[in-house]
Amino acid sequence: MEAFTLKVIQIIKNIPSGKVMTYGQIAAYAGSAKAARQVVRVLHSMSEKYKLPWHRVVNSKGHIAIKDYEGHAFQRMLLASEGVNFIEDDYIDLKKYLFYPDLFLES
DNA sequence: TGCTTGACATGGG
DNA sequence: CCCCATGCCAAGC
Repeated sequence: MEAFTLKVIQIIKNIPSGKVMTYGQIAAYAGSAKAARQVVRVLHSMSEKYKLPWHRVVNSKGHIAIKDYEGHAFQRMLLASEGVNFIEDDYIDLKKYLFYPDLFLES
C-alpha cells in the first residue's frame, strides 16, 4: 500500500481519547491535503485490522459522517463515553475537541 | 491499463 | 440550513 495510507493509519492510532480529528486534517498531516476520501477508505478497510479508534474521526463540520442511523448513534455513543459532548445532540465543538498531532512525532 | 467507488471538503446559489 | 457541482485520489477489479 502507499506510504500515505500507512501514515493515515498511524495518525489515527495516535488520536487520544476524548479528542477527534477531521478527514481532511488527517489527510493533510499524512502528506496529501486533498486526499480526504482516502482516509474514508482506510477507516472502512483497516479499522478492525489495525484496531483504529475510528470513532474519533468526524467531518470538517464536526458532524459524524456515517449515514446509517444505527451506526451514527453508535459512534456518538462511543464519543460521549470518552467525554466528548455534542451540541444539540448533533455536532461536536471542534475548537474544543480537535486534536493537533505533534508534527515531529511521525516516522 | 482504465474505470468505479466513497463515513470528504469547499464554494455557490 | 439544504442541495449541487467539482476537485481529489488510493484501492480493487
